[in-house]
Order: sequence, then structure tokens, then C-alpha cells
Amino acid sequence: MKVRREDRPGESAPGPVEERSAGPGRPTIKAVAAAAGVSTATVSQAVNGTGRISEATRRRVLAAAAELGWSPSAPATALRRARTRTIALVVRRPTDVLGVDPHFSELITGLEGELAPRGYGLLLHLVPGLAEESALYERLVAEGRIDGAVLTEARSDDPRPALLQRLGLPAVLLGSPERGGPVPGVGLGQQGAGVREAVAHLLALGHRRIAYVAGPAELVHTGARRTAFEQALAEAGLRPAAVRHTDFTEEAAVTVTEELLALPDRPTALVFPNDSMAVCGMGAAQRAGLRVPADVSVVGYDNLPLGRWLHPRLSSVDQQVQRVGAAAALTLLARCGEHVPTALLEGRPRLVVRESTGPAPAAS
Amino acid sequence: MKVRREDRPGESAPGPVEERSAGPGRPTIKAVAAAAGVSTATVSQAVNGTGRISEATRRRVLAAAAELGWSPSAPATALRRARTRTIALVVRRPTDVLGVDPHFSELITGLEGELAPRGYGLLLHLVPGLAEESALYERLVAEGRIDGAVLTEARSDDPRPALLQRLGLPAVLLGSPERGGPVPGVGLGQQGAGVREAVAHLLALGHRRIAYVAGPAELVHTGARRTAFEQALAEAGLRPAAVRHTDFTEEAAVTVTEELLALPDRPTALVFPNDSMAVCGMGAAQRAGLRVPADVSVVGYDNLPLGRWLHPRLSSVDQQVQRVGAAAALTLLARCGEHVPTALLEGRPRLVVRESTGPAPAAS
DNA sequence: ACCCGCAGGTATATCGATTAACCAACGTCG
DNA sequence: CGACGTTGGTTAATCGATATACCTGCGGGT
Repeated sequence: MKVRREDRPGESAPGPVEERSAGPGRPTIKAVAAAAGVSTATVSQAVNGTGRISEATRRRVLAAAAELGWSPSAPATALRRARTRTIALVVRRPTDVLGVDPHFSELITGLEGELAPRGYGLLLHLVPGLAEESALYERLVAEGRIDGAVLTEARSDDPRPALLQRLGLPAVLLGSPERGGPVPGVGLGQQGAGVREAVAHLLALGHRRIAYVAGPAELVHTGARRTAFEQALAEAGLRPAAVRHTDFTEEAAVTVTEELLALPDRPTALVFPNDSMAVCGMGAAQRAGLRVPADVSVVGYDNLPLGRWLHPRLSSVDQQVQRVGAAAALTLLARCGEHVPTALLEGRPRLVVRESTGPAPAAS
Repeated sequence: MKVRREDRPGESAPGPVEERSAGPGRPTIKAVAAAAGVSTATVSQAVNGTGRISEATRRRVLAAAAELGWSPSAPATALRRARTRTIALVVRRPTDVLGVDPHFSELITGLEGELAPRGYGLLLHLVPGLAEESALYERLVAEGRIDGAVLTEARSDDPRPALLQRLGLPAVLLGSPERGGPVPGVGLGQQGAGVREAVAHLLALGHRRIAYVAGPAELVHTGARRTAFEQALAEAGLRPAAVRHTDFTEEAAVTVTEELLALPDRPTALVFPNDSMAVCGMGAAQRAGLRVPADVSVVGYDNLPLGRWLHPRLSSVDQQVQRVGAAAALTLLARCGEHVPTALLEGRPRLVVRESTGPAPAAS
């Protein structure tokens, strides 16, 4: 019974390839038509609810289909209708050493919740950079593999909307304030509100030296949040203790945090652009011998589930990534000609106060 | 120029649906054939390297294809060849409140690395439970949407291999020791080795009361690791301080940890079945006023990137999820008839010692 | 009695690529 | 000189479902 282990390096064994021709094969529309005693056209109409079919035959056909366990072939339907019921999500990930930001897990959860019930599939791809991402869309469209795409991390001068419009592919752009247009943005409004709330919270706690760790300058939300941060401080007659841009990697988070904490006038609070980095920052602070939040307060952004379990629990700005994902899916489905309820994405980013923020230390 | 915001709640606007018929449409094989002055059959053969075509015409055809930006239509090819070049990954996630375990991010990264270069796509689905997962495979196969599937989290009496064999769908099963058979398992050998190493490490540090937090009993690896844990202790003439089963949720991790730490003879070390839970456990311990690792040591499993950034950095058993993912992809591709190098998955799970494990506290 | 309209289906072309079968030149050899 | 193998293609059937155009009764109006 023991299967010989195929150890020959190089090429794969020709042996245990799955036998696709085995069995009676899956039923086709013809089989169903025969079983129901009608033509294939009638079966198609019964299943799709098109054409003029008597209720009796419709039921007969559906019964036969269920009996045989038949579903219309996706490739055949896609070929005929030029619709694949597949949506692409391309995730850019800087290096292949790092995993994917948990942020995307949340997003995918939100997307799937709306796509799956409507028979849509999510085609996931990882690419190293923006150039590869664009090339990938070109290929996916050229091959007719997808009906639409979810673009993430809007950039200030994003080449993708123009590309996808040229390709004629429906798409939505996450993190862009632009609501209309060929590639509508999706996201909670008032981008800066969360940051402003975080700053207000820190000010109320007595913090005066607050530093901001920003994401890559080319991202749209980076600018919005940074501006909100600076404005909120300005309104209180203060200036940022420091603002540092990073490339969104964990390494950068640690480096920048160490740098900020080594400043002559050490900030008493750090605001991060996402929870992953906030976690790294919190770790770096603790490793430097500082207590969070007694010595330094930390605020994240995204409100990932993870933050609830750390010690201390992470205060973070909730931007409801899951809900945004669901809204993105609905918007995109609508643009694909699907009949779906409109997604009203109300609300704004809100600070969730937990344990990583506390009163500013007494003296400087 | 401003697009009127569609606010009508309920049904989607019929208005701004993407215009698919716009433009000249994507080129087909006919266009390429015409451009190269040959028949469509020749184009097909040139692209696929089949048939007998002179080198000159082949180049002419490829040039024409490149010129027009043509790629063969995936649906058409799928219909004709009964191959979609698409692999399914179905992730079970207990509740929709929680996100997806970062473990899967790693896995996806590994899969994608092998799939993408070969023109394969990854179709991702999230389902609430095992029943839905099975139903989903049935549907995906009935619709002819996929060529294969990656099954995760092997169970001790897993219904999926039989199902997929009946459906005739190539598949691999992650976390199963069964190497051959219709649905081969993929994973590092010597499942227990990592746990044994962890126990040895803790024993060397002087720990004598070590507790084990196990995953759900129905998972294959749960039993393997638990046995390894108990054996390793037995060899040292010890017995587990406690063994608790959980459902793999963060809540359970916290609850169980609190429970264990409240034991009359408090364990000095905790071993967790994955990093997510270890993080929760570590947080719970710290929140209970204990220092890690001074008062209690913590070991995780998976060695997720996250663990490197926490304070203290998490000691964890590395099972190279990414590499396993890559191997799974290769094994599956081979079963799909693809010509790929065989995946030799050598090595075994190894403990990575960081900061969350330390000498046992002096006295009990 | 005849024509019309309509309900309820059916026949067939089509989507874009693949592939088995076939065919036209062109030496080549007995 | 004619049968024949080769080379380098082409023709046409096919994958499974959809949609347009087309039938075929049948009841009703005149």
C-alpha cells in the first residue's frame, strides 16, 4: 500500500497525475435537457429566468438540474457572456520576507462577505511592486479572467485608475476621497477625523510633545492624516514633536521609534499609521526600558483584532476595514452591472481608547 | 464634470454601469491570425508550441500577438481544455468577528510564489464551517471553476479527501502526515520534533511545571503535538502541569491562560499551539501582573513575523509555513499535470529561541 | 372560415480557442 | 517517372451555455 516516494530531483514524476477522464464526467446542460425532456435552450432560460417558460416546465427543469447536481459551467458562461464573476485583489507587499499586513485579512473578510453570496469569486495575487501590479491587470484583462478589481492604497498620483479605465475594467480605489469618476474611491469620509480625535485624546491626557510616524509619502492617506495631525496640534497652539516618514515596514517602525525616543526632548506620545507598526513601536519602547503608557503613550490605526490582546491593549483608530471592504465589493458589483443595494458608508474613523494611552508623565 | 452622487437607498443606480462594449474590444486569435497572415490554428500552435510550425512563422505570430497585446482568452481555453489554471484555497474562520489568522497570510505568500509564475491564479474563499467548505468545493467543481484545491488544517477524520476524490479534483492536505494517496499530505515531517525541542529547551532552563495549551482535538496536529509534549516530559520523568484544549480563538487563549496561571501550583512555562494564541497568552500573563519570562515562560508555534517585534520577542517553533505553502503549490501543480520540479520538503520544525523563555523562577 | 396574437418552446449561430484530420508542395528514391 | 514520406501549414469539429430568430398550436375576434 505504501506509495513509493518520488525523490528524483528536477522534473516531476509523470506517474500519479490525477485521472481527469475517469468517471462519467460532470453533467452538462444537455444531460439536464434530456432528463427534463426539453431543449437546452429551455434549460438555460429556466435557470436564468429569461425567456418565456411555463412555471411547470421551469420546476421540472430545476428539479432535473438538482437531481443531476448540475451547475452551468463557469468557463462556458464566461465565454458566452464575457463575464467571469471573478474580482481581483492585488496585494502589494514590499519584500517577500515579510508576510501580508493583517489589514488585508480584514479587508478580504469584508469583500468576501458580499462577493460569495452572489456567486462571485475573489482572485488574489501578491506582487512586489507597482509596475508588476499594472502588468498583472493588463494580463488578467487580456485573458478575460476578471470582471473587476479592487485597488488598495491609493497614491497621490496613482497610475492605476487611468490604466483600468483604458482597459475598460470596472474598479474601485480604496483610500481615495474621490467619490465619483471612472474609478470611484471607497472609504470612510473625513479621513483626518480619527487622527484629530487621537490628538485631542492625547492633549486631554496632558501630552504636549507628540510625535507622528507617517507612512510612505506617496500614499494619499499619509498626507491627509499628517495634515490632520498638524492642524489638530496647531489648533492647540502646539507643533509636532517630530514627524517621520517610513516605508510601512516593521523594521522602519522599530528604527523610527528608537530614534524618536532618543530625542533630547523625548516625545511623551507616539502616533502610528497602522497597528502593525504601533505594535513594533510599542515593543521598541518597552525594550528601551520605557513603560507604556506611563512613560510614553502609543496610538495605532486600523483597530486590528490583535490590538485587543496585547499588553497593554492598543488604543487605535478604528476605520472599519471590514465594512469598507463590504462597501467596496458592493460598489464594484454595481459597476459590474450587478443589481445590489447601494453601499452607504456612513460614519467616520473613530478612536478606540484602550490601555496604551495614559496621562502624560509628570515632568519632562 | 461632477458626477451626481447617487444617494437613493435600496437598489443600485442603473446609471454609471461600466460600458463594456466601448472601444474596439480586446483582440482575439483571429485578429492575430490576420495580422500574421496565417490561420488561427497556426497561431494556437505557435503560442502553445504544439504542432509543426517553422521557426520563421512562429516568430511572426508571436510578434503579431505582442504587437496587438493579445493573450489567449482564459474562459475559451478553459472551456476547450477543461483546465482553468486556478487553484482554490478555502479558509475556515470560526466567527466573522475575528479576522483571518496571520498564519494564512504566510501560507498564501508561499503558494503565490509558485502559482503566479506559472500563470495560475489563487481563488480565495472564506467559509464559516466545515459543511460550507464541502458545499463550496462541490459548487466550484460543478461550475468547473478550479483545477485543484489546497486543504488546510487536516482533521483526524477528515471528510474532505474522500469528497475531493469523488469529485475528481486534485488536492493536497496541509498538516497531514499521510504522504501518498489520492490527496497527499504536505508539511514538515516529524510533527512533534518542534514541541520536543521546546520542552527540552524549557527543561534545560530549569522548568518543571510546564503546561500545554492544545488546539481543537479534531485537528491532526493537535494530537501529534500533544503526544510529543507528554512524551518529552515523560522522558524526563515529569508529567504535564496541565493540558487544556481550546478552539483556537483568541478569547480561549486568554481564558485558558488565566485559568492556568490561577492554578495552585502555577506552571512556570506555557506552550501554545500557535503564535496568535501565544501573543494573547503572553498578554494575559502580563496583565495578571506576571513578568515574561521572569515569572512565566511562553512558547508559540508558527514563528510568525509578528513575534519578532513584541516585547519580549516571542520564542516560537518555526514550521516554515511559507516553504510548506510553496511545496503544497508544487505538489498540487504536479497533480494537475503541470511539469514542475518536485518539492523536497526537508527539515523539521525548529524552535527559535527569543526572549519569552527564560530560566525558571527560583522557588515555587 | 380566416387571420391575428400570443403562450411556450425549439433550432441554430455564436463566444474564442484547441486539435484531429486533412492537404499541398517538394524533394527522393526505386 | 510515379509512389511516397516530410514539411508546414489549413479546415472544420468541438468544448458548454446563451440568445436571437423562428416555429406551432390555439383561442378569439370579425
